[in-house]
Amino acid sequence: MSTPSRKIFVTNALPYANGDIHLGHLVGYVQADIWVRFQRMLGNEVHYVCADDTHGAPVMLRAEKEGISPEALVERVRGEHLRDFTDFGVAFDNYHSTHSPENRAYAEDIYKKLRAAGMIETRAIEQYYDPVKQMFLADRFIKGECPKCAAKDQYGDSCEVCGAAYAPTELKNPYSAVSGATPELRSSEHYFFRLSDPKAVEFLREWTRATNADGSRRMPPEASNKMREWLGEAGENKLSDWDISRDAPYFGFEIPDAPGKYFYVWLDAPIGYLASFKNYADRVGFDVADYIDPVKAAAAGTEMVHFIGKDILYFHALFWPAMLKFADYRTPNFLNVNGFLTVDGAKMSKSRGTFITARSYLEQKLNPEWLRYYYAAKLNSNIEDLDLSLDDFVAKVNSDLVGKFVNIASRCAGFISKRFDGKLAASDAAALAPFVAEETIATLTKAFNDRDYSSALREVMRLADVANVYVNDEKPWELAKDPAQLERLHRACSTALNQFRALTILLKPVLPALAAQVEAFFGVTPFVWRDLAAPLAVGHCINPYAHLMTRIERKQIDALIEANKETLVTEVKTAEPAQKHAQHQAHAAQTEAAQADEFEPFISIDDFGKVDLRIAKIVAAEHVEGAAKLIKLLLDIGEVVDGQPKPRQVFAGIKSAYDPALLVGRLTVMVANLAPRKMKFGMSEGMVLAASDDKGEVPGLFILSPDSGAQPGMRVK
RNA sequence: GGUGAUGUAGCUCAGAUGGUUAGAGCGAUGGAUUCAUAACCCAUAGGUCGGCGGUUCGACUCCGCCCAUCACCA
Repeated sequence: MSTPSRKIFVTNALPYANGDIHLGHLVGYVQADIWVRFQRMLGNEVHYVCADDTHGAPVMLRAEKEGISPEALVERVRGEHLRDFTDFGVAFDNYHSTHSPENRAYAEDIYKKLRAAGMIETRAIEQYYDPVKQMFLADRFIKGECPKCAAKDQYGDSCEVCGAAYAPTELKNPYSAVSGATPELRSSEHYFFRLSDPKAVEFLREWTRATNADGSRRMPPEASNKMREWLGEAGENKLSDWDISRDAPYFGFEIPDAPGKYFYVWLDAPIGYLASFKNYADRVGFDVADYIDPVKAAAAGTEMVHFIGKDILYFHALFWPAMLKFADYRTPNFLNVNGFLTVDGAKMSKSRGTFITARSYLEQKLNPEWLRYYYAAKLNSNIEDLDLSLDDFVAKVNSDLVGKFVNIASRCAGFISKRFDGKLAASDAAALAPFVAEETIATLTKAFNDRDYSSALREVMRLADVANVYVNDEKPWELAKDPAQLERLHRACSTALNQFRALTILLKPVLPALAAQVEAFFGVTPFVWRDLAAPLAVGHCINPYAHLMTRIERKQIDALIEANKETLVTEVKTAEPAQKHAQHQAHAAQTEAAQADEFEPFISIDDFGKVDLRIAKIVAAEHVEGAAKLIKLLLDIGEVVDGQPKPRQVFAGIKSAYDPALLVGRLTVMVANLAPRKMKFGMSEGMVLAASDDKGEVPGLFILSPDSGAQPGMRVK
């Protein structure tokens, strides 16, 4: 190979040590693993590491709940995560932990260098404090009524009902989600990374736009667009300083010279890449400076590549490079960003059983390489969500892998074994040509290198079709009947097996276990990319063929879904607040599950009394132009202004279930003292009560009706 | 509300810088075959390329507006 070999340090986003690996996580890990395996087959030197992200309040609280130390918890979870990755063929060189001496050393070093560079500043901030639990509360641990729409039990950062964003101090009737106590405001000294410093802003503006020395991009175009949005135009300063400290009690690293102050989990999480790498290098025996010192790395020509999910782009494209830059470390060469996973076009859902854990997939005896292939067949370098369409999954794997690919060996190997003592003849050069054509190999090499796996696999499957047509044209089963055609039979089957061998080499980054079986079948050393250039030697002896892969049956998938269905969420919602980490979609899935499955906590009769429910008569109902879900209602609740009846105007989201014409004249129940809310189409002065199944299993929407005799304006209680 | 992405055959997706009859795989239908853990091969049917308008000799491809879905932000 003429090009000098690359030296690449590759990382995957660190999964958080609180929760199982699921099929959504695996998209990014499979994507990175395929890339790493491909680079190695090319002869490049790759160091591929990951770790568990262990710090923060959620881990601390979960450990407390389980009655074990946080250290014990994170060590156990780390083992589970590593086992899941390993079983899916994701082969890290090292799987470390952010709760490690190496990570502490790097975190302190980076912090001290940032401080020396004038990038750290302290200031007091007011924050809610839980007097029972004796801890400061993160936004997600404070709940209360939304200041905008008065919805109950909303988190401290935003309202899930009206979408409003606010500070936790703006919540009405706040309470601690940890203890239930009413929090009190207390002042505390916090440490900030001065991201708003013009130096940092200037650096990031340049860094996110520029390319590497070789002209390659640092991130996908969609990501740099997003950066431009976050950074604003030159002169604008849209970045604010980043709060990197948390008060005790906190599971993490204490900040040097600042007793009782800890590094925020997100400060030391990406540093965990370096820590895992260092831990590995020390074990193997090489110097990490060639990869992480800016001068030495440039001299050695090493690369650093991160694979992350789109939910954590902000941290990796802004905080992380800025931290590294101002602490005098090398910055990343490339951020690969993957989208979320949807299942049958919808968000993963615990109640629907599509929140599928890696472990349950394996327990159902599903082949991990089926999933690796399916993901690869749909992955490209864009930040697009990937849909796991279950029917498509079954069809694609069965058709491509079993019907086309494995079938080639299956239909030819027997002839070679039985008729020719397992020895191969010379191949038909013309038939093998498409598989070894320089142009084809160059195209496929580029596609894999650019992480455009979907187009690579399309090409591989096209070649598999070519091989099947070749066998069909040669008709070995007919040749076998004619002793005069023995030589031709030998050549045809040898050719097809060499075609199959080429396909296996091309698929090996995606299907390493299957490739290993094929290597054993051929009795050869592990395939590398340059093996594509030459077929197996004449006289090479193959082993008896054993079937390489079975088909998926739809009922196996159904069993998997069934196994992942949760009819009741046993964990208390607040015990595991969503934390945006490498836990793709954990948040959405959790709130979805919680909404669907949980009853609200008890309230007092006084609380209930605050809700003014009234019998209302629908005096008018009409569609709202431009609104997909709304019907505009005029509701008579007996109110009179200046001697005239004054009905309330209410926008109700019931268009999908009711025809306005049929609503007029009906009696129903409305909340009369809901704060009026301005909507795009006008003021809404109340709310009509309707029932629906939050889980979405039972369709429909049902407004309430009183028994006959009730009059508009009557109080409901 | 703002920003961005997406919307192409029943399904999952391709379609550089605009150019003759819009592609693949799966599925469907018909045929052929039996070497292959019903796999493979051949053929056929299926799309006004989300909608409306514009630029152009010509647009799936460029521009504007609208609709839907998704994400991020305030």
